[in-house]
Amino acid sequence: MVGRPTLEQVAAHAGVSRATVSRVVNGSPTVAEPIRVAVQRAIEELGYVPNQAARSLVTQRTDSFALVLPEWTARVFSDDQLFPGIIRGVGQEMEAADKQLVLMLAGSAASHDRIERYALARHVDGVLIASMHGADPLPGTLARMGVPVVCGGRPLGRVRVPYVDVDNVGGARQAVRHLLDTGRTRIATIAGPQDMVAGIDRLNGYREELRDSDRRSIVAVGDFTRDSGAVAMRQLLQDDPQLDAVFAASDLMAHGAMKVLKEHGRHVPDDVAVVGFDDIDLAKYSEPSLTTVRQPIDGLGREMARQLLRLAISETIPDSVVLPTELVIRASA
Amino acid sequence: MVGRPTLEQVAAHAGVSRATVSRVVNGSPTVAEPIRVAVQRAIEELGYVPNQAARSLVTQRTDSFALVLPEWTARVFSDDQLFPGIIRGVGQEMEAADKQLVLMLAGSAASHDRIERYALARHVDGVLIASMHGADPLPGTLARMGVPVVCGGRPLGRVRVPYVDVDNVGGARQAVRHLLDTGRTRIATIAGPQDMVAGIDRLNGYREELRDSDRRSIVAVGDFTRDSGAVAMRQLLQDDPQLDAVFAASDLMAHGAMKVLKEHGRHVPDDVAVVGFDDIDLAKYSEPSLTTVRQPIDGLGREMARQLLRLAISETIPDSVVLPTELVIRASA
DNA sequence: TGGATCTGAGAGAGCGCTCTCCGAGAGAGA
DNA sequence: TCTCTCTCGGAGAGCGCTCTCTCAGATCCA
Repeated sequence: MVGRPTLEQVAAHAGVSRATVSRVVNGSPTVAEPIRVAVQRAIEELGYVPNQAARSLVTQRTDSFALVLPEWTARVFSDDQLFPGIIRGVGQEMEAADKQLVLMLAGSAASHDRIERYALARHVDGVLIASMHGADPLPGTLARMGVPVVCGGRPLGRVRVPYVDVDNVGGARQAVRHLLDTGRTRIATIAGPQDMVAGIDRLNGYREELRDSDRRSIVAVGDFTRDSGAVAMRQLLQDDPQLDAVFAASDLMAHGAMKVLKEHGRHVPDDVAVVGFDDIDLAKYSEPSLTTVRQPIDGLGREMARQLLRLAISETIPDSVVLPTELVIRASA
Repeated sequence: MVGRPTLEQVAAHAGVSRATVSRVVNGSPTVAEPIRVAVQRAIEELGYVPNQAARSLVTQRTDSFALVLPEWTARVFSDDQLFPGIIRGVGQEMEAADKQLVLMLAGSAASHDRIERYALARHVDGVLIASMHGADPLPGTLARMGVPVVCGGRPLGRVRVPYVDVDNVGGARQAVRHLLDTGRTRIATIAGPQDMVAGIDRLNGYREELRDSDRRSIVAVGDFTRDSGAVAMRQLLQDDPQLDAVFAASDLMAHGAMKVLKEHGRHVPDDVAVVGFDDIDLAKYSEPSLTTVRQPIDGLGREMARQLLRLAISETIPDSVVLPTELVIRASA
């Protein structure tokens, strides 16, 4: 269809002025009932839908928000359900507020620039940035240009951008504490990538809890993927064949680790206890089922969206919101 | 920042007219080099970014496309990697074409209407619809209104909307053929939901191949999830305790089924061979590793995007594109 | 009954951009 | 030197909408 009807045409059809149609469309209360009905009918008959571009040109709003996922190679599309969970949480909240969600995948080199231009072109009313690597300059840049920004995961570096995060340190401490409480003495960890805050904080939690009880830390670093968990586990077994527990910073790494432990003839949990982090579906289905730290991943997305929506209407929001994590005890530890 | 610079201001700053700045921004060749450079500098100095709303108001294009995922409860956010794969494929292609991807989650009741309005408001230049349930009216409606639409997965019903799909029938036939070739005689299937084309076609493939070799079909229906696979497997064991092979229409269902088989003391593959469909990461990591039908899920997304981009510039595209599937033989069959 | 008050609809000015003319000036041919 | 063509920048008209003004007519009180 070429000629979609305009306000003008609806007005002509209903025998009123453009302004009146606009009032009806935007639900202004100062329109007399009979006229409102007539306009409504004209809109229906012509199948009129307001042109968003024209509208946002004058209102300076677009009613849509971007969600930036700055990596997509390693994690976004593995089966750890992290990003899908965030997308779902954000999506729910946006839908409830009748806003649109624009997903932006920042994988390639040029994409930072692309995203910046996109936001500055007033394509969206605000930006959510999830799970950054290192001290990403993007949130700071956007915030400085006056674009409402909320981060998922505490941003590294000294940018002051509001963020929502889960309690990674606390979750890791709970996991290690559980291992200590159940009599484990040589507790290793498979840490996440050390350029991501989730990786850093979970390792910190592990270290803090061990230090508090005077144990030695045994560390290998992975990148949250199953394969990296397997590699790290092999290394740990070499470093300390006597280890009797492993805290993995992701369920996927725990899964990879358990496979390696099995290959090396170690029984889980009798010989080696394993605790993961995330509580993805797989945790229930792995053999043995996985004790893990549950993080409210949908909740993270929802909270990010809620904060951003408030920020976009110039409300004051807290610098940070930290959501609690919870240890789920199953068979592996 | 409140006052973002406009074309007008850049023009004033560079000492030229609005039209000239517009020419430079849009790369028109009829601008003399020195003027181009001067304008470029002014743009840089002022940090000018063209306002998208104003631009699309006149060009009638937005350079963004919507990807509609019409379900999000069961599949979108389980760990079957299907939707992430599509998102990634579409995203890559869109990024290469310098277009934006708008993700729309159609879960709630009102969302069909919302999506329709969104597309008709010319918010996007075209719409991709992935994995519909039943005979969804959405693609037909949009297409009728002149919105370029491409479906992922053959649409049910008699709408004539171009689509891209994988060869579900062929894949299922390959799987069953492999089971027959390896001497299995009582081959059951755990079918997918029968209101989705992937569920229907995979069951059809199974039936066709069995019929061609005069075997009886043994069917239970799941919904592609792990839990439903487990339930279906229990039912199949009750229906026919002698079965020696199972073709599951998704890897997740195969995973659930294998767990149940183990619980019932059946060894995979010695007692019962299992073949899945999808080839998700988990297939390599399950115990035993899963023989499955690989579908080019990224390729599906990419192809959908490619077709839509062509359609949006009024090129003629084929009614359908079907991508090949391939049997990957591992330990479970 | 006259004027003050209120209600509700129309007129019109943009929002920031693109794009079609148009015309000024330069270069070229006679 | 004069005109004809050609190049390149400017003027200006919208794109479809919102929103402030403004004013006509209804309502009300003295």
